[in-house]
Amino acid sequence: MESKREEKRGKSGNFSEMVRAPCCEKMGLKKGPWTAEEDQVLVAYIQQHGHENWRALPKRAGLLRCGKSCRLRWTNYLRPDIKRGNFTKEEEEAIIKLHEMLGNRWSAIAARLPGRTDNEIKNVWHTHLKKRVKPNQTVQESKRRSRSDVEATRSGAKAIDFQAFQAATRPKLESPTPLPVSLEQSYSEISSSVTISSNNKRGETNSTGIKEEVVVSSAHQFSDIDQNFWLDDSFASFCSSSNKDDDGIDFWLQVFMEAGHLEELPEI
DNA sequence: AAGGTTTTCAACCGCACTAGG
DNA sequence: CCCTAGTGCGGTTGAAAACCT
Repeated sequence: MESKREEKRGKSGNFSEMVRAPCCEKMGLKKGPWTAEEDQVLVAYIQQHGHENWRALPKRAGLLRCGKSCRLRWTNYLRPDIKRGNFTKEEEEAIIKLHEMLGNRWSAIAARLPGRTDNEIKNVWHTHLKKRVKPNQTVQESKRRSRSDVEATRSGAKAIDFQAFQAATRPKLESPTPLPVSLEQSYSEISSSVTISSNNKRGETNSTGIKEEVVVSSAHQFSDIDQNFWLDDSFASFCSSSNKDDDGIDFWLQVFMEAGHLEELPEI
């Protein structure tokens, strides 16, 4: 059956007008649901050779799929670390809270829910959780930075007002902060504490779920952070670093605030 | 049981970014 | 600096399943 999508594509099917033809448009490449055989081939190939080059993978593996399709199938379904089955109440609560903080940044939310994919989370949000959210939260959501804003920040196009940030943080910095550690160590400890706490979800996790664990665990780690982190340009570097800012700074600001290092969220 | 409607979720599309030539 | 390929992400679609009348 010729879908509306095909129809739509047909209308704009003048490839010279397009940046690049959709990868699956190429002759002979299969689309649609994956068969068990295809799954097997893909899994076997990746287990043996890895997936350094998605573009080349299907040809090498002998699959009549485009690389993009293979990547999607692997990341959303075949990856061994994917947790199948229904979302727990804790996971749902965590998604709601993370969505409150991060907006529609599904990959960032997924990064904090081990074993869950962005696609899965997105689906759960649209099918179940969206309905639960209070109306005023949708307003908040619309105010949240769009992806392009985040990307712009990441690429340096939109500068962060760190003076404002530091002004907001200073009152909290008067208290003595012992045990200076290197900044880089601090970063990694924060990150790993998040990962570990998320991975080690205990049975008694309460309704606030993962986020709370993250905050508690991060707050614990913060006591070891060099005080200069809060005062000099280190935090600025932290936020604007393309590697460290993949998930956006909103999350960290929230974490810092809840850890008691910020009175309120600064205007950034 | 049959049909219509709604929900779910895997998969696709296209945009945006980065890296490398 | 520009161009292209490769990749990641969020939005959207539509077939299948579930539910309702």
